[in-house]
Amino acid sequence: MSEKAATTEYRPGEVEEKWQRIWAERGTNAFTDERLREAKRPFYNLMMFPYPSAEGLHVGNIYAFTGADIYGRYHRLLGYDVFQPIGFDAFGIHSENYALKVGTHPMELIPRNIENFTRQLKRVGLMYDWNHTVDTTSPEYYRWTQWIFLQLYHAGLAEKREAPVNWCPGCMTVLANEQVVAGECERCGTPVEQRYLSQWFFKITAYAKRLLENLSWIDWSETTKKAQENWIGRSEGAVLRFPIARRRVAEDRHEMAQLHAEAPLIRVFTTRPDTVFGATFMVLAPEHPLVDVLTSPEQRAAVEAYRREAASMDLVTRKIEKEKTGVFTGGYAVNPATGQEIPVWIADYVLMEYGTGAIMAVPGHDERDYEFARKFGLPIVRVVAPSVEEADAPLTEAYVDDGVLVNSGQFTGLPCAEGKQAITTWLAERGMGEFRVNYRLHDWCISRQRYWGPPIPIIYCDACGIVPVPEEDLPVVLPYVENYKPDQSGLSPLARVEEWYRVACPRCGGEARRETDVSDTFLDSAWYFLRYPSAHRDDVAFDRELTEKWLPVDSYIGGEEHAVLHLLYSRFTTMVLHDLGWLSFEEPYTRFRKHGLIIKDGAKMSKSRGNVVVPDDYIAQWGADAFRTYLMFLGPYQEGGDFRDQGLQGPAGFLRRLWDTIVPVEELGTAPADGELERKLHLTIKKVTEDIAALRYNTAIAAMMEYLNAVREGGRRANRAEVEPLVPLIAPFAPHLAEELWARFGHEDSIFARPSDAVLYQRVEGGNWPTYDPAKATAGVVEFVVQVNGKVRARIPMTRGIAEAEARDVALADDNVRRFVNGAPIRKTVFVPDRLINLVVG
RNA sequence: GCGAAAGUGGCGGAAUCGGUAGACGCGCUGGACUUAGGAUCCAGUGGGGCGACCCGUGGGGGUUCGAGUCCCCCCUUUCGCACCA
Repeated sequence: MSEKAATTEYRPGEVEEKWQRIWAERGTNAFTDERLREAKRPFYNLMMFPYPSAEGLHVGNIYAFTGADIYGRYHRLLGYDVFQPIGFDAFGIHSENYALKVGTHPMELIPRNIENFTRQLKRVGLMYDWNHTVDTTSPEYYRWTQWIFLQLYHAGLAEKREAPVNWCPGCMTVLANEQVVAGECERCGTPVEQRYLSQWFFKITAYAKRLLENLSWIDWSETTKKAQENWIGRSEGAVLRFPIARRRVAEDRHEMAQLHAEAPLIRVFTTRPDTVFGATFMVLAPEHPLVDVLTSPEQRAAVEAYRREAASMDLVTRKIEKEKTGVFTGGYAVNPATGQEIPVWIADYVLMEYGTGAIMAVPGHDERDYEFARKFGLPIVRVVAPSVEEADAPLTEAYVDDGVLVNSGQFTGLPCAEGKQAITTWLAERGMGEFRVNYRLHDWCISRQRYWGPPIPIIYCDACGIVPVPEEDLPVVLPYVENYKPDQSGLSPLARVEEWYRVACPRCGGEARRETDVSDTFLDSAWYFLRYPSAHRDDVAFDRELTEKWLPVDSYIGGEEHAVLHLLYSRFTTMVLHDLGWLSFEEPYTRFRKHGLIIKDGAKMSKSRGNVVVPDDYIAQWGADAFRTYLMFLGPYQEGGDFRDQGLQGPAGFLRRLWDTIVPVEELGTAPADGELERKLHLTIKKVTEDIAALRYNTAIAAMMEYLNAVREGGRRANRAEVEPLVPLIAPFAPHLAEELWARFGHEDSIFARPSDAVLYQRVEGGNWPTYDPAKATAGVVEFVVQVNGKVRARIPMTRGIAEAEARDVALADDNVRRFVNGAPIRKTVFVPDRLINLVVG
């Protein structure tokens, strides 16, 4: 392997080029399928696969990948068989819009982008198994994405129904909520409308409870778990029934109940059933199906106008509208607790998609209802007070705090919490309600009226209705369509390709049409980690045996921006596949850690600011090793950091000094490490080991710098035994440099391979990672801090393990200590072994 | 509004079972080597003071022998969710 004459000068570009070539030639990081099957200590190191944009790899991608790569390489050095795949998440509106903008078909654009990404990723020196990549846009992949759709369909978890969407008349497309800014399309500024379209949904809400409960035991970043918890949004309360009133006066309450026995009911969800006595009106979402039943002839025109207005408004603006609006339907309902008739209104602050789409309004104890009641002059009644004595204290705002029930019949005097139980039980006995847990989570709409995605494998037959594409007919190949621009129709561009969508019904052979919507990109990424080990299989989505061996994923690292959608959808998909018998586990990722975000010079990176870091330039100038090490050094990995051009010099200089210290290896001293330096070496190994395991890369690097500074202090020459262990320690960060130094030490194999020859340090079983000796990491002499009344007055070296009495004598012998004690009696001594002694005097 | 996290030198950031605040790096200062160097090497670097020392972790209280760390109140910033009944 000795290339030309070994130079003594560190040239990162040459070293990196050399080792990247060797890794590729030897297949250092790649698995054959056979080796995947035989691996003894499997470790699946996953990172979120990128969307291959035309701009190329962003520094944020590199930051994310490097941090994950270090974790993988570290495990490799510990002797694990580390499977570290990568792929490309290339379907989706993002790609499609860009393709439209530049006028190149995505089927041409995407392969180019992938090629460019691959080149860049290799240049960074990431330890990928290029033998097991996936590309979500290849038919070999999305064939199985469609297969997964069919599994959900057959399980009754995929369903077609109408739902409102944001529609931009300018772009002629459906927009995600995030793409609507202040009621306008973020791209063209056209006011966005609401449309109703028939769409496919996955019933993720059926899994809400499990998705929430499993959060208690999976090992994930706390913030990510919290985000999912909030997103799922569990709330406990009751569903109550309010009968619709007929407009006539009842003789008494019993007759009233009788009268309404068969009348339709308005169901409401509430977390405050204890306040039902204070429900003085009701509000339905404008789209609520009972609005027609309730509306009186006099109010019909106003109601219709309001409903039209609400429908024309986009979904986002409607939700941020602060001023309350609404109209009276003219109809009444009966409060099941008081028996009183209360008016029913419609207002857009009640959302059809949450709860039952209707609420009981308790203006005394809900801020929104209070505001509404004030605006429209509706009655406000107090049913909760700090104490019974304050039952009739006037309300100048909604009283939302806890308290005791007042003006609530037989429940008056009960604390709120007890009132909830008692009132719900009471209403339940009368058939007017029940306890209910409600979730904020909505079903997952997977339909996209666009071109660039996997066609949903469904066929519509006039005779048979909805017919799933038989599995043996997969994939339903996305046809090459010259004009894939969306249009006014609200249909996918595929709906214009008649020769594609006209098919024979698989069931009856009659005329039928394909579903022309494609599926959401999040479906592509909901299962990709299952595909990697089985990437070469064309007969199954994932091989059962390989999946059992390698999954669930041991370590998953990715951005917090996917905390809810991607991570929740992939958990859901895994759970469903588990329930259908395809997988033995129900949670896909054993451990998930989010990484932080990189900013530049204290500000977010953006094209408009012109402060985007183009990684290629930096790598060309400093080398991938220095770039990687700097990225990991500039802040805590899980929090991110501030990229500053000048900062690169620190880690770059460190790597060069490491090289200069070791090369040429023939000139290294042969004395064993000893004394203070040996102690420091063992401490450094300990710290780096612990820090990498906890993703504290910045402090791991600092510890190595500190150690190298100690080795070189005052221009000192190093001994081999002092620096050889540093090579595996730096290897996860600067793998090329480490390989080169390792080779120059005379080792034949890659440093990441199983150990095959001797080293001058103790290492872990099966790998080249050094171990430390706790005994050697401890010094015989420690610097004691001596305080008088809590203030540091001296620092005195003392023998490790020194007893309190002895330490006190040593302390009192110190001039400065004596000066502050000043002959006063010692009232108390605080003694922290091997660290500190505090003399309290006076 | 709700939820989460965080406020430490000129800068990025270390140190939280309460126990030497400012590791490591950038920048800066001085020196060495150099024709030169924004290269490299060595040393120094929180503020104040000649000094012994004093003051310092967003602000104000508190607990303690001792608080960046724990408790209470307030301010600021970032991120996520946002009329969720």
